Amino acid sequence: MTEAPISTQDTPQPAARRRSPDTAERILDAAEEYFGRKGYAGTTLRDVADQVGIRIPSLYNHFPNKAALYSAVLERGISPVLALLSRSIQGDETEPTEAMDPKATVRAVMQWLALRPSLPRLIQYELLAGGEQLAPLLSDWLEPAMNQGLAMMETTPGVERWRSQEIPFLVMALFNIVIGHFTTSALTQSLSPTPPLSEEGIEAAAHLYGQLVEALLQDAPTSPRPY
Amino acid sequence: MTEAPISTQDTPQPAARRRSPDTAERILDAAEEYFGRKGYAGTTLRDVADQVGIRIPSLYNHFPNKAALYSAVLERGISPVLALLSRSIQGDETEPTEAMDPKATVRAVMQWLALRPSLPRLIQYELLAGGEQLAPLLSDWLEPAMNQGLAMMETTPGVERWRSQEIPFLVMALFNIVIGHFTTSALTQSLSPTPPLSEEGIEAAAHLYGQLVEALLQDAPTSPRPY
Amino acid sequence: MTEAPISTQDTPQPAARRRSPDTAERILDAAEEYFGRKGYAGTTLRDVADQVGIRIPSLYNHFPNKAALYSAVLERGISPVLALLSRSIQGDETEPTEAMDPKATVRAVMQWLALRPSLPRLIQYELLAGGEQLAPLLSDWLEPAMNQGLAMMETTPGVERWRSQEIPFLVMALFNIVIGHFTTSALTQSLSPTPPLSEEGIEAAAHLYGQLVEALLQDAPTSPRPY
Amino acid sequence: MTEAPISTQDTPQPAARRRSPDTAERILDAAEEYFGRKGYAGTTLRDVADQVGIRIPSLYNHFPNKAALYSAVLERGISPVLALLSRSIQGDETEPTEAMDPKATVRAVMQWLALRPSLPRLIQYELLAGGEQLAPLLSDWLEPAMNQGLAMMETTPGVERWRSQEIPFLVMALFNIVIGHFTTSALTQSLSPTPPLSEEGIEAAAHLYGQLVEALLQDAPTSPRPY
DNA sequence: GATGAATGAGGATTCATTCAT
DNA sequence: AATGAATGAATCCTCATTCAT
Repeated sequence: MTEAPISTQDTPQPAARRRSPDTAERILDAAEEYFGRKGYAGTTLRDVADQVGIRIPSLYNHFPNKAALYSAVLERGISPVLALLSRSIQGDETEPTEAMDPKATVRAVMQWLALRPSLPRLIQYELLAGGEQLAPLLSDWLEPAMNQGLAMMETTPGVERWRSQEIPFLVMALFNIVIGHFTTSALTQSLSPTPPLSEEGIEAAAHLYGQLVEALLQDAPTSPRPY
Repeated sequence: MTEAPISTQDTPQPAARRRSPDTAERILDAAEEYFGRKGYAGTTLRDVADQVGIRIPSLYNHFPNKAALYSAVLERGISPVLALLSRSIQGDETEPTEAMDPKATVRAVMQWLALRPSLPRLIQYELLAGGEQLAPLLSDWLEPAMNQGLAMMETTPGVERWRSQEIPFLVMALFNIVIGHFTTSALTQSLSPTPPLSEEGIEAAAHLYGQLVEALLQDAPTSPRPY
Repeated sequence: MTEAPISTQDTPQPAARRRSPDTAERILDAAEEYFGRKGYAGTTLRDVADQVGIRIPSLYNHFPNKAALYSAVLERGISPVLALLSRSIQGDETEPTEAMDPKATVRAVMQWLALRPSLPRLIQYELLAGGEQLAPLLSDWLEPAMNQGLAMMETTPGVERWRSQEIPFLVMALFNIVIGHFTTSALTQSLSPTPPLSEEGIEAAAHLYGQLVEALLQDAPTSPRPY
Repeated sequence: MTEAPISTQDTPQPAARRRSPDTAERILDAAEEYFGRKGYAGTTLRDVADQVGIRIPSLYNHFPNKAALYSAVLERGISPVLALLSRSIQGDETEPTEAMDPKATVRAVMQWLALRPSLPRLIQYELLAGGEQLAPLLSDWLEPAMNQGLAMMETTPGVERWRSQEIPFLVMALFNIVIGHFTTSALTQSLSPTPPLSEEGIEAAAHLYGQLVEALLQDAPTSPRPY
């Protein structure tokens, strides 16, 4: 694209010459990295502007303020994951009735998150901050997913293993395992021979967590319920 | 102050100040709450001082600076958990050879964390920040624990289920489940009929996570390893 | 319109832009309102541009900078009043020797100002700022007016009432009464049963201030001059 | 303490040693000058801090923000004038029934304002800004004053000269004359041989405006009322 | 031990202005 | 003529820290 020195190139090619192919997008990239790395309070607009290579006031040509930039980052980051989850759970349009495969979902999500390592951290920070920005984004998905999960579990042999009240905790546990795999990588680093964020580490973890989910859906253990 | 050793102290005697049995401790309490709620960058010394009911400069009579206060909070908060874990894993001094009961450990830790809800959040924030303050505290414990866990697993029927490289991931998964139970409570709140931080919620979750651990230590599933 | 008599003009023809018969004029209108309402420092180019419905840089197509815009507003606003005053004082060209009628002048000015309520405020702001922009505009008029006024007074029965040094103060007092009627309307509002800016209020005030001028030109009071 | 070994000087005299006799007061002085000279929007905290000789953040040790500083300036500046007016109108406690002397009041107010030339400008700016800060301060005084003025006028020979609805306009006219004397001094400067803010100018103006008030209270002119 | 006051450094945001399109 | 984007300079304000009392 950028080459082809032969053609006389009379087209003005204004797009290619633009100082910034898309400044707003580059700002979002930089902000995602910083918000994910340092959190909202720990990120300064100077950090972001420097990373983009522009001056601070220029940020305001694209986002009205820091909070709006943060929201935009959150939304842009989370939407694809939710879409991924929705697809995994509800099945593709082509074969919508196909039962979802939890292991495949876990693997898909982890592989996606591995490509955007700031994202799990962003989510974790957001949850620590109260998750008020997250809730509206998730509400569109989480509740239906939860219901669908519940429905599915009720038609599965292992269903009698868990009480329905336990399902939310199970879902959140899985959520925490996956998100936590990325956010605690600093710690895992020193424990695991396999780097947790390496391709191999992701692969191994995805397999492991998948097995874990599978195990959870199997027959109940013998221990009685004390409560 | 330091002088006048003769007089029997007829000076008014700082009555107003005596209200605080230990100002440093109250500062730590306030700081733990704020650091846990807002993170290091999101917490101001004004927040802490206001919470304690003193002026900001007074903080410097007890801690040299914000970073040191943070470290102190972290240490004070984490030490008991580590002690708890050590005890659970290595057994009590009274009966040190007793094999550890993972379910009991999970329950004990969760019950302890439930009493100090800022703590899991503090840990999560710290991990997101890189965990550099946490590493030295954990290194004293995590590695031995890991080794002991490894040793234990090797003598357990379910051991052949996991590869030794997977153990760190499993340990971290459990860690994330437990910590995450508290840090994602905002989200769980809207999903679970049982409030996750209520006594009942803690109890149910502890039971659930214990079962989960138990399941992990049982016979392997049939799925082959793809890698 | 004046161009392209040949082609039938299928090009979109800047319809959207034609809405403004004279953008510069609309800018002046908006700026007069804002400068009068908030003063020079309190008015931003964004205020003006928003009011006009254009973007800020477009302002620079019509005025070189904020200061020039302000000067233009001031000049455009004040010129008619000066013309009005000139006419009132020097008499119309048709009957130039006719003696001026102070009451009529006051009334005329007030009625004119009532139509442009930003103007008195603009003048007041400008005076507070030092009046440096105002001075050159007024110098063409004020001094001759003052002289003419002086001359007139000397041929008037009440003249011996005031010393010539007092005349400037008297003139300024009248000026302040008239301008102040508009700038203090916020305050008068709560005192007067008649809204000061209503047609009725203007009428009543003009009458009142006219009487006042008349009274000033009548026989002197008996009180001696102490200085 | 460590010094002055001779004098008995048992009072610790800490006040005299303070770096600043009263920083808050000096800030108010500087702010009054600047707010009066440039208005609220035109005054920067740097202006004020520089004038005081401190750094900007130090301002915040005494006033929570710019708006509060402004309010404090306004209140401190206006209170004495109101007190002065109250005393003039209601009479001294020693002889409260004594009828007020408008000329004396005008003179007293003008002499007071001459000592604080920022004050009339401050008031004028505030009125232009809407007078929202002024209203509560004046409401305690203006209305009773107005009523008292009304009452007084009704017992005065000249009363039949003005309608009661005209009184507010008359009061405001007098107000504008006095305030305007100071705020339009820039303009008067070039007209009057006597500098309007000089002691002589104040004296002359006070006399003049007093006479004016007196004239207003005398017999009506012959001109009929047209409305 | 406690605090009022002061401050360097910085943080988000605004503003007037410029320039390429 | 209009404007999106960029920016130097400033503005208000906060923060952690110091110091004299």
